Amino acid sequence: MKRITIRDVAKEAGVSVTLVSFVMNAKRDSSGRLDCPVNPETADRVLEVASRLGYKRNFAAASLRSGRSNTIAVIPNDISNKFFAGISKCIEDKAHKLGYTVFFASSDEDGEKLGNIMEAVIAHNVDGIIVAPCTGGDAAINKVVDSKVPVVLLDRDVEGLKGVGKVLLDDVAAGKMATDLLLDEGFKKVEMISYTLGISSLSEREAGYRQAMTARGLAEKVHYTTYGLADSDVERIIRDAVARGVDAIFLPTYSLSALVLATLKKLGLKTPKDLAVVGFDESDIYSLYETTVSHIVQPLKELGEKSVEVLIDMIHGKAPESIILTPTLIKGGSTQKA
Amino acid sequence: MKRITIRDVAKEAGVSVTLVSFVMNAKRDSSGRLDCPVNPETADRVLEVASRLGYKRNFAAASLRSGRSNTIAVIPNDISNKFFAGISKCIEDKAHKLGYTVFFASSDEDGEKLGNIMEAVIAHNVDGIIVAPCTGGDAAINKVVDSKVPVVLLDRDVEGLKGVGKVLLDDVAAGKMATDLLLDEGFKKVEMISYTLGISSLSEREAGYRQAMTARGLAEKVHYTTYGLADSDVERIIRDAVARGVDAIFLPTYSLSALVLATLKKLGLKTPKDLAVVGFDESDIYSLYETTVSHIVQPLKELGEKSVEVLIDMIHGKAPESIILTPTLIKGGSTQKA
DNA sequence: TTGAAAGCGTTACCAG
DNA sequence: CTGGTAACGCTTTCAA
Repeated sequence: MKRITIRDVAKEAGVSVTLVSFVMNAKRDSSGRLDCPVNPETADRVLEVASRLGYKRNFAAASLRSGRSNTIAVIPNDISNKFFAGISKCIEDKAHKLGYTVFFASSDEDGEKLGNIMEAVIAHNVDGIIVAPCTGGDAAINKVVDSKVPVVLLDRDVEGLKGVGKVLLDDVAAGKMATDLLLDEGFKKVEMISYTLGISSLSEREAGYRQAMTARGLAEKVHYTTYGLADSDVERIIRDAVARGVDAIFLPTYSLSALVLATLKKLGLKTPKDLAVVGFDESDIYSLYETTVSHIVQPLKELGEKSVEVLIDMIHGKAPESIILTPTLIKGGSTQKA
Repeated sequence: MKRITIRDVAKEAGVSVTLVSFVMNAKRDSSGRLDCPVNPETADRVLEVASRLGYKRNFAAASLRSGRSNTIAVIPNDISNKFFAGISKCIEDKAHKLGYTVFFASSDEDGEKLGNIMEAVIAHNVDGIIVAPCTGGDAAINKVVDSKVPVVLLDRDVEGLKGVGKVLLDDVAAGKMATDLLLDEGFKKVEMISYTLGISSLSEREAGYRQAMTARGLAEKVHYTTYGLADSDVERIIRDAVARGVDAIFLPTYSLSALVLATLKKLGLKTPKDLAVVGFDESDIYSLYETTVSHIVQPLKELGEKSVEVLIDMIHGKAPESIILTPTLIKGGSTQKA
């Protein structure tokens, strides 16, 4: 069961390997014609022989020779994360449509691991990388950018990084939107819980919250907890907040939202009566919770597709683009003033 | 910024390319010694030069020459699916630990697309494939198996497929467990909703349900709906079931569980009072729903890790193994008889 | 429109 | 232990 090579096809079709290579790489133009400097009849014969013999291109060989691979790498922090799971699919679909294969690998919010992965994917000759940066990963990203491999930052920005594409959410607007919803409903003591992760998306959502509060002359208060260790912190924060008569709380990530809802339930507290809540990202829990929960939705499909578009444009030599997309607010019962 | 090759390293270190290749491929044994037929001092020098020059192996070249790629492909139906998102991470971690890179691509429950993806990953010289088969994908899988690429079936079995590894859940036990819980609690009219997907996991969960029912001489009833179009069906089914005095219902997938819980909420029905429920897979919603929800949990970590182990053993020439893992039952309020 | 031939960077083989 | 050299299968000049 030897593998069929371009040479086998050439021999069988009675043409040179060059011709076969041309034909196999030719894209069909709009009229369905093969667009390559080959006699159409010859081309048809080659195509027929190739499919009869079951020829499959060997990407390793093509990649070695051409330096390209038609493969892009996507490096989220955590594939199992809800936001990235959704976006990955959009990225994959779009990339396939454009003739690219996608590689996934997660950094687990670990800068060093991100570095290793970056090296690995570059060794695999990927044509470009879509990455959600994590704290401590700047050096790794810089190295890649320096080595001229196109990079698109997704979801999280890195200050002062030149030459990279960016596809981000307008996180300040998201924070403002969420906070304004609460304030418009008449809640006054609005606080926020965030992670100490040091990533742009979180700090900008916080900035949005602060802007909205100060715009109405209200006092801001943000609680911080550590990613992965938030459980006990959050319970303490919620207890304390309710005791201090806090009206409402804004959660800038899905995991915090889920955690807070669970904590409220555990403590026997009701939203919005005891504490109004605005959550982040989409999830079944927002519609299934006792009262439905207001939340900010990111345009996953656009985020995914745009990041692929920007990256592939860069691969084709275009200048890196920066795209900021707008979030949507879904109103639920958790912000309804009695 | 030319790329450093093995040849550059060889020249700089004053040795042959062969030596460099040996050193770069040598694994460190337990005592940290490089295990290869090279003088340790020479090896150290090569290592030093390689890192000083910033040498990175070119995988395309290695793969072309050796036929191996140290890469495996994972093909779930849907990366964004909760079950697979979780399992993907485990697979990735384990594979990395064993020195393999992982490729993801989803089949979207579409046999034809599965075929295309299979071809694509094979063209990329992957050493093996972990796949969750979907209806209509048997032909594609068979072709791969015939071409001697190791394949492990994950989560779903395909009857009569020889020469593949398998890592599955004991789905019959899962169905039985769920049903027995309901019956033990005293529910009698227990029904089930399933998809018309024709995949083994669902039909076995159904078999488990039927066995548990017949074992106690009770009448079985299974409703079917179509994947992706279940919303209206489910509402009708639930309305009808409650009208007929059905006690309890078993949902064999997460998506059905979420849908039924949403429907109950929408119809103003309470679990377990109006209808007891056992769901499937893990999710925040089970703990956040008004009453917590009983559900079957799959051992994600083991499923992921075992599938990698079995696959890599096959890559190393071992015979395909079949592993069946046992689910766990988490009891919640949704099955508590008043 | 066609073909010959030169590599891409590695690993495998064989000889010393 | 070490080194030369031939592939691997493809793309890409360049020339016909």
